[in-house]
Amino acid sequence: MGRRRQSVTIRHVAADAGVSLQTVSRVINDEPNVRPEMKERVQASIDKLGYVPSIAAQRMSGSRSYLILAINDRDRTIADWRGRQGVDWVDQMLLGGMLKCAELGYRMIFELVDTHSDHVERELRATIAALQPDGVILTPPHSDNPLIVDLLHHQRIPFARIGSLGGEAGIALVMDDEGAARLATRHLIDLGHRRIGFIAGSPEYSLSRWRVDGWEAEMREAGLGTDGLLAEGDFSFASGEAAARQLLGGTNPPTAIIASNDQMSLATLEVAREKGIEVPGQLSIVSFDNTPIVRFTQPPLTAVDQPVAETVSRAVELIIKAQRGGPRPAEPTVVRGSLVQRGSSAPLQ
Amino acid sequence: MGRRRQSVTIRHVAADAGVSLQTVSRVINDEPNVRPEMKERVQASIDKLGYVPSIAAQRMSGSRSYLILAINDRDRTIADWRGRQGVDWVDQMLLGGMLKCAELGYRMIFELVDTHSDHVERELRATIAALQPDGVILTPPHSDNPLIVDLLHHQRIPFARIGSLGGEAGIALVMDDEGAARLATRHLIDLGHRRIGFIAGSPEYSLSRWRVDGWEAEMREAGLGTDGLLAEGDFSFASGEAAARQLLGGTNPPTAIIASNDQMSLATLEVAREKGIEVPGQLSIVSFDNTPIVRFTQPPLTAVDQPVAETVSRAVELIIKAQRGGPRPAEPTVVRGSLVQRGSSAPLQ
DNA sequence: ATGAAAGCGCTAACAT
DNA sequence: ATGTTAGCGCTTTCAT
Repeated sequence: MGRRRQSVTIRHVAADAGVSLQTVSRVINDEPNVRPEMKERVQASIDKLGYVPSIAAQRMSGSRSYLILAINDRDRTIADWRGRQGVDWVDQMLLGGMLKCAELGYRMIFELVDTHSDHVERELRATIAALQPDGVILTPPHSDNPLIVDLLHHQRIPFARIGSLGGEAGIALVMDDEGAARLATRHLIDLGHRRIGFIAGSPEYSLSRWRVDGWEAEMREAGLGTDGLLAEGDFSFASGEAAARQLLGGTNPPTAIIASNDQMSLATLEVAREKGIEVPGQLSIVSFDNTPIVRFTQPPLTAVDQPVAETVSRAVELIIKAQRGGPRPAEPTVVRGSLVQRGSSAPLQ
Repeated sequence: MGRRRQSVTIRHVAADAGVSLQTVSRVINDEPNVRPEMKERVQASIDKLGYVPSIAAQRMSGSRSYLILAINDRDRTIADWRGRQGVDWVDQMLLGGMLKCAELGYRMIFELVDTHSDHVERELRATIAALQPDGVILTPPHSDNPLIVDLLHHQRIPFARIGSLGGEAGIALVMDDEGAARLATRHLIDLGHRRIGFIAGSPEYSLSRWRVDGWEAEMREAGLGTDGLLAEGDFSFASGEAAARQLLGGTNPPTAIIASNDQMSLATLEVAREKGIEVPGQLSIVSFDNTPIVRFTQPPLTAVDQPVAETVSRAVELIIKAQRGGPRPAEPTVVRGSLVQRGSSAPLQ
């Protein structure tokens, strides 16, 4: 394949408008010290010639790349894609991130990085060196990976940590997992439930703990006990199955169960069916995530919706603000989720 | 934010290894004319210093960018994301594309482009100018958009046209829609059905026609008529509803219906429920796409699986081959889908 | 307010 | 087989 050069460069525009390269550059970047009439003339040439600056060249000369890098855990993401269970986390990320980026003149690039590998650092360093992004968005469990956080911090690249509260580095954003868990718990209490079980997610994710905290707090405040009502899963269907069996197998089983994601809720539903326990007649189920499938189960699942798109959108805004010299927000940004009521939760009979 | 320069450049490596820049460049790009011992020495320095070439700089000097751009229709994609119906086309694209790219040392960038806009050309031209991708992957309906195809052709950028057969430009790949439709039709004929209805997709997509063709051909070969058995939809739930009502409202309704995507199959299922028609007892339904939700409907839907991941993966391979000077395949690449049998299709009673 | 010159990190073309 | 030179398109200095 032959050399493929930029067809219209800043040079063509400068010549066409009869000004220097600098002036064109100033117009492109909306910098001061250009007379309005000059600016107009240059803009006219740009439009006429259909000129678009080359990101590569801009980056080369040390300016912005207008690229925001979003990274997800490789194994987990690929497993979700292969599993085809309708997990649309990536889609919602892209929805929120790409649209906001486009709005602000940026571009979002989505990448997979292996959290567990010994060479996370090298892998990420290579991606950054290659792409030179202006900012990075971290999702769980990357958000809490000290190797990644330190690397970004030292390279002085603005970055967002979604689902993380900790530390002095990076911009923290959370989806109010504790509040959402309280919401779900309160919903069940309001329906008359007293023994409300909880299936926790993988301890590798901070948000797993927060969800448990919310449930415990709401139960405590309602004067309800939680002994024997907590089971630990890891977000997988299999782990949800085991947890549900544990909770429903006791002598005094819960009348409602909150599971920390949809897969584990599905598993709970399945275990209930197996045991001949009617949902929601004898057991209410509330799920987390609200992925597409929860509308198609029998009954459809009441679920806490995770505002992934909005959170990523906010992350983009904050990163770009930070990159432009704005101050790092002192407090984590909290984006609240909502409870979507469907057929799987009902009054205690 | 301060100037962020590459920390380790080719210059550092050259100095460390005591060779010229060129030699390092040759090693990076695996070019000939480097003695093995030299190569080893340079590689050692690269590893030691953790050097990674800057894509921006590589691109600037006219070489590859190692970027493959995949574009989807903006409106449709955003509608799918917002609708949260579990359409995982994008996920499957990323699965196939990103993994293959990574395997070959490339990176896939996913973008949205508005097919219907008057300025598709400008929009795409801008993206290409900014990113300088080594290749582009087009999906329907972009694959048949002459503005886009001509632009890419003239810019001499290798590109794949997924879901398109036409023209002398670009690398065509299809998922054998006709064959898949025949498969579905044959399946129903084998179950004893004689009156098999078909709900077509939007005529804007070539594949809609091919699916109809496959159904018609298989029906004809079995000596079965198709009069009054074809209804046109546009892939939306609403259009599927209308089409199903049309097909099931006649005096001699079909005993089986093939719908051109999952949304329209869902609609058909709904219309059947409304009318008190049992599925699969009185009506068999076969769907297209096999997105996650079809496993959760009652009954689960028999569906033709679209091998999106594999097709995109092949597209990446072919583009990279073309970019390296390989010949353009004369024939369209055909990736075959398969029929996944579930509860919505049963023998005619 | 505008322009000229220097250089970003890399590779193609041309030496040797 | 290796090195030298001249850019790629743009943005920074630093003039004017």
